[in-house]
Amino acid sequence: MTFSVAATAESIAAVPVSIPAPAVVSGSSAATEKGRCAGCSVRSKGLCAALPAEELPELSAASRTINLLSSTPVVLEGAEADSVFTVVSGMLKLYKTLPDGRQQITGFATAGDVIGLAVGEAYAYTAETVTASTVCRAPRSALHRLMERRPAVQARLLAMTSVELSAAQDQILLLGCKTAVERVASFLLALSRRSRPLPDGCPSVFLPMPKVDIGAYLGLRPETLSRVLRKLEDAGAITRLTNDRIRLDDAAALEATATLAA
Amino acid sequence: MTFSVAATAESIAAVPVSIPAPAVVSGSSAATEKGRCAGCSVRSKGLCAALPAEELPELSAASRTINLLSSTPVVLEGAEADSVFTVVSGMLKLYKTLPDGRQQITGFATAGDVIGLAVGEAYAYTAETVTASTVCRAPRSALHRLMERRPAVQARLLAMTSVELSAAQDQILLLGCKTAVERVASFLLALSRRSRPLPDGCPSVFLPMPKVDIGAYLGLRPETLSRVLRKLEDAGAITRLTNDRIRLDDAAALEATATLAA
DNA sequence: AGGAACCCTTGATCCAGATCAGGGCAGGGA
DNA sequence: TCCCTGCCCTGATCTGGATCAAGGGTTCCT
Repeated sequence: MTFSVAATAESIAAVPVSIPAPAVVSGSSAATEKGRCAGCSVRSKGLCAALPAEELPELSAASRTINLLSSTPVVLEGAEADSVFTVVSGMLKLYKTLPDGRQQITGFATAGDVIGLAVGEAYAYTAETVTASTVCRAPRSALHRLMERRPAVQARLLAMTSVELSAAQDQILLLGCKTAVERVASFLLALSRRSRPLPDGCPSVFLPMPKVDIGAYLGLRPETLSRVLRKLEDAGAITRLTNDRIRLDDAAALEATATLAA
Repeated sequence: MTFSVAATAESIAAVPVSIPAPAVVSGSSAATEKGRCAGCSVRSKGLCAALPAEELPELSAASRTINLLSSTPVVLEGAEADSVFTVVSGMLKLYKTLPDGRQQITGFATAGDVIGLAVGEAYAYTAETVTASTVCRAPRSALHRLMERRPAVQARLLAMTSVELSAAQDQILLLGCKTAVERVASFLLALSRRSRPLPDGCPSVFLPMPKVDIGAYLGLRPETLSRVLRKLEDAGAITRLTNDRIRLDDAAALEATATLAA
C-alpha cells in the first residue's frame, strides 16, 4: 500500500541484483505452483497476509514475478489499469505529472506495498523503480474474484487503503502548512520510524532515491533540500554518513523542528 | 466520504435552518423506527446506498440524527473515535492542526459524505460545520457489525475510501506543484463539476465557507485568494455574483490556467 | 586512462506569495 | 438608529524558497 514514507528497503543494498534484460519474468516456471507464493518473502505482508494457505496455488498460477532494473516504469498514469502489483523487494516512486512536465511524487513503495489499484479504468499515477526491484503482477480480475470469495481480503485492502489515505492527509498537511526545514525533519523522522537503528543505537534512514526525487516528494527543489540538510547537519541534528544514509543524532531536536503533529 | 471538493451543498441555502439549541438530537422519537432511514434524503448516497431495505430498522435504531448550527465541531482530532457520521445536509470542513495553530483543511464534506472513519483509536482530523448542518451519528461498532454481515457495505466503504484517496493525491499534486492561479482555477472547476449550471447555461459554484477556509484548503492566504479571484475576474474568466457564488464565464480559459491534469 | 553523464553542493539573485496595514461593507445587538 | 464585529478587499513591503550559475565527485563506458 505505498506507505508514503517507508524504508524497509534496507534489503536492497544487501542483495545486489544483476539482471541481463530490462525485465525478467519468472512465472510458474522453475518454482512449483504452490511453492512460489508459499515461500515468498512478502507472504506475511500486504494483501497476501490476508490469504489463507489454500488460496496459494491459484494465486501462484495467476501471478507472475518480475525483476526490474532501476528507472523502469511499472504502471503509467492514464493507461488501462488491468493489473495490480505487489512489491517484493526494492523501491518504487509513484508520481503524477502535469501537462508541462512538472512532477509530484505522491509516495514511495517498498516490500509488501500494493501498486496499481485504480478507482476507474485508468491508473491514477505512474510507478517507476528507483532501485532494481522485484514486483509480483496479478490481473485485476483475479483480485476482484479473490475479494468476492474472501471478505478478509477485502477487509485487508480496506485497511491498507485507509492507512494510505491517512498518510496522504499527513502529506497534505506537510505540503500546505510546513516550511522547508519542517518538511525535511518530518520526512526523516517518518522514515526512521520504519527502519532499524544503527548498532550504536542512533536511528538512521536509507535514501536510495536521488535528491531530486525526495524534493519532488516534499514539494522542494533539490537545491533547497541540500541546503536544509546542511543546516540540520551544522546544527548537530543529523550526520550524512554516505550519500544515501543519514544518521539522526538528535531525534528530539528534529521532532521539535518538525513542529510535531505529523 | 468527504469528497475533497463537492458542492451539492446548494440545498443549504434553500433550506433555511432555524434551531434553538446548538445541537438538537432527533432519534427514534417522532419518526417510526423504520421510517426514519427509509425516508432519509441520503438513503441512496454514501454508505447507505449499499444497505438492503431489511437493514433499515436496525440502522434506524442504532443511529441518531443531529442538527447543528454553523461553526460547531463534530469530531476532534485526537479524540477517541467511537462514532461515525453521515452528512445529511449542510457542509463541514475537515482539518488538521499543527501545535502552533496552523491549520490545513483537507476537505469539505457535503450530503452523503461519511465523517469520522479512523484507522486507529483516534480521529485523524477535526470536522466542524461551515453552515448549519444535519448529520447522522452511528456507533463505530454498529458499522463494524454491519460490514461483517454485509460484504456489500464493506465494498462500498472501500470504493468510497479509494475515491477519497485519489482526491487526496490530486490535492497533493495541487499543493506540491501548482501556482496560486492554477490552484484556484482547479478548485473552481472541481466544484463546478459537482453543481448544476445556472439557467443561462454557465456553470457556477456555491462557496458558503469563508475565504480564509478556501485559502486553508488550497494552501493560500486569504489575501492571495482575493487577488487571484480579482485577476480571474479582470480576465473575464469568472464573475463574482455574490460573496458566496461565482459564475464561470470561460471554463475553457480556466481549464487552460489550471494546467489541466486535475 | 580518458571522458561523458549524472548527481550533489554551494553561491548569487529573483520573485510569488506571505505579511503588515488600512479601509469598506453587511449583519446583529442594544 | 448607531455601533460593533466579522469578513472581504486592496496596497505596500518583506522573505522563503525558486531559479540561475558553476564547480566537484562518482560511476560507467570507451
